[in-house]
Formats: sequence, structure tokens, C-alpha cells
Amino acid sequence: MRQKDDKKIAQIFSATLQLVEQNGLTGITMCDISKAANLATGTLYIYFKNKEELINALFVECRSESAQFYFKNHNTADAVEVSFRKLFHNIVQYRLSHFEKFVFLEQCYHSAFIQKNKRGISSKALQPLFSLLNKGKQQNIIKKADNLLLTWYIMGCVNETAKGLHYRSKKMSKTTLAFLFRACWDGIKK
Amino acid sequence: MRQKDDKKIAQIFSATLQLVEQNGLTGITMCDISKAANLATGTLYIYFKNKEELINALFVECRSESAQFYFKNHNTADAVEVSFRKLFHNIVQYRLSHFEKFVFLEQCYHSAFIQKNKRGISSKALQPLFSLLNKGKQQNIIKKADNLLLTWYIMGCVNETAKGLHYRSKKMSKTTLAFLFRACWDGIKK
DNA sequence: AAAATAAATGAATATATATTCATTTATTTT
DNA sequence: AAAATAAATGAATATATATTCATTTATTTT
Repeated sequence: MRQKDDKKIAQIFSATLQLVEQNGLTGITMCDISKAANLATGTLYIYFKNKEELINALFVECRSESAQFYFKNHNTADAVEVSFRKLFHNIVQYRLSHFEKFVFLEQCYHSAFIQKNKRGISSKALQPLFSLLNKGKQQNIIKKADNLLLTWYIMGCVNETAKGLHYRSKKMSKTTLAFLFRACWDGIKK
Repeated sequence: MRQKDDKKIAQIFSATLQLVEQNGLTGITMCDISKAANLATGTLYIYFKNKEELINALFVECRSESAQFYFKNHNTADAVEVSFRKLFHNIVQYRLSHFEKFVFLEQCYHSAFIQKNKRGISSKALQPLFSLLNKGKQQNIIKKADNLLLTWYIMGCVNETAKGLHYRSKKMSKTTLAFLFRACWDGIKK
């Protein structure tokens, strides 16, 4: 018995992300994906039931990967501002170094591929952020708003900036990053 | 000679927006649009050369309409914070009461329909906001960052919140709006 | 080494979709 | 009121795309 090959799934995912970054979710075809992944079209159907399942699987993967990335070096013993700074930089970093995944997720959030109830930010994946926000609120450091609302606020300013820079082919400078962190922290702190 | 009918363009646009809100840009077909607009498919081609032109025309319309909406009641004589509050509320209002247009614009920004250089926030349309930010910087009220960066920051937190609320079928409460304004203002002010 | 097995292939098929075009309809001009 | 004109129609056409399937290939088991 010949085994399925995990590398192929990675190839398929990577090809898909690359194409979505270039042409958006709208333009993407199974034929394009297979070509970009150096596979026959039929092979895609060995690994995924159909296009919808392929997109959904990639969506799930990107979403959990991104959350993991955010909490790199996260340490609950750190002071709130220290923790938040680390986290914030990780979020920015992910947007910049995995722009294709970030864009793919954003496109999915409003596509027919993803069920409505699976869209938007997942509270489960962001549990450590929520705990941090709670801690900040208890210590009277952070504004007493709903965690989701705080999260949308934080993600929003990072997302828009990442996209803005990208579409103008600009890099994130140290000054820009410093401003962005300062503004975001000033926004949520008491 | 029979005249073309401006109402039909409005019908076509409105049908398109409705469909994009429901299924995203990915799912949309000319047949769907014509049905939703109560027109024959061929009629679409009297008003637009093809699908791409239809989408582009709607994109241009939505973008200029949204900018106009933002600056309702804008008065350069107002104090910076007063002006900003008005503007901020208009932006929020537009996202909420024209969610379909907002989502359509967001989808377009990363689709093959719209040329890369036309994507992202247009500085021209946002001139009054830029002037306001400059005034704030001169008066030492607003952080001395690039106008585009400040704009991404402001739009970002509003956009993400509007989407978050929408996908969870929640309304924007007065408290939420008050928090959002406070956070955004604290973020950009010195 | 041969047989068995499932992955991999890519042409063929089925289907969905954009666009065209001959015909009809409504409006305007004469 | 008749003729002229272009909009409007929707079935027909052309094209693009998802999916299937008979055949080949690589790997594993015997």
C-alpha cells in the first residue's frame, strides 16, 4: 500500500496561499492550484473531497497556526504591559511575514466557503490574550471593556496598517512599529 | 431613441451589493445579479461592458460615496476633538448602515477585479481628514505620525469592530461606541 | 521477485458561467 | 399615426471550471 504524503498537503496549501495572495479567493481554480503545486488535478481530490473542503482545511490550519504564533514566548508571569508588548509584536510579525495567510484568512471570513458561524475571531484560540486583558483590568491598567471588543480594536489597527503598507509596497519601519504599539497601548490602557 | 435608465444602474448595483454581502465576491454570477435586479442577463451588458467593469464601477461609486458620507457636517472651524468626534461617528455609522458597501469594498481591495494600484485607502478622498490631522499635530494635540498611518489606525479599529459585531449579529450599543471612540482618540492623541 | 495495493496522472466529462445575438418592446422623432 | 431607434429580452453559444475515472506508477507486503 502506498501512503498518502503529508508533504503534498503542504505543497497544495502553499500553492493555494500563493495564488490567493496574487489573485484573491475569487480567481482561484483547482487547475491553477494543481499546477502551482506541481501535481495533477486529480491528485487534489485524493487529499480533499472537493474545493470547499480544501479551502476549509487551509482556513482551519491558518487560523490555529496564527494563534500559536501570537503566543510565542508568552509568559503569564510577565507584567501586563510587557506581555502585551510581546504579544503585539508577534501579531504584527505574523501579518508581515505571513501576509499571504493573513490575507487568505481575511478573504475567507466573508466567503461562501466558510460557514457564517465559523467566521470572525475565535475566542477559544485567543484565550491567553483574554486572560491577559482580564489581568490588566483587575490591576486597573486596562480599560474595562469586553474582551472581544478590545481584541477587535487591537487586531483592527494592526490589520489595516499591515494591508496599507503592503498595497503601497512599503516596509514596516521601527518608527512605524513604535507608533503603532504606542497608539494601541494608549488606546486600551486606562 | 429609447434612453438608458439610471434607475437600472442603481438596481444592478443594489442587487450586486446584496449578493456580495450574502455570498462574498467569490460566489457572484451575472445571472444571479440580473435575477436579483429583475432584469434579463443581457441587459447587464447594455450598461456594462462585462463583469469586471460592473464591479469596478460599483467599487468607484462606493468608495466616493463612503468618503462623502464621512465628512457630513464637517466644519473646519470646529475644534480638533469636536471635528474628530463627528468624523469618527460618521465612519462608524457608514459601516453599520451600509455594511454591504463596506464589505464589498473590503472584498474588492484584494480581488483580481481591481487593479493593484487602485486598492487601499485613497488619500485624495480623505483630504479633509488629513487636514484635520495636520491641524491637530500643529496644535500638539495629535501624535506626530504620518497621516496615512493615523488613518489606517483609525479605520482599522472601526472596521474590525463593525465586522466582529456583524458576524455575531450584535448591535453597536452606546457603551461600545463610547469605548471605541475613547480608545481611538486616546490612541492618536498626544 | 511477484503480487497486491493505493497513490498519481491527466484526458474526458459534466457543469457552471460569461457573453452574444436574433427578436421583441418601449420610446422618441418625424 | 407611422417610422425609426435603441433598450430589453432570454435562449443559444462559447468558455471556463470542478470533478470523475480508466490507466499508469510507486510502494509495500508476501
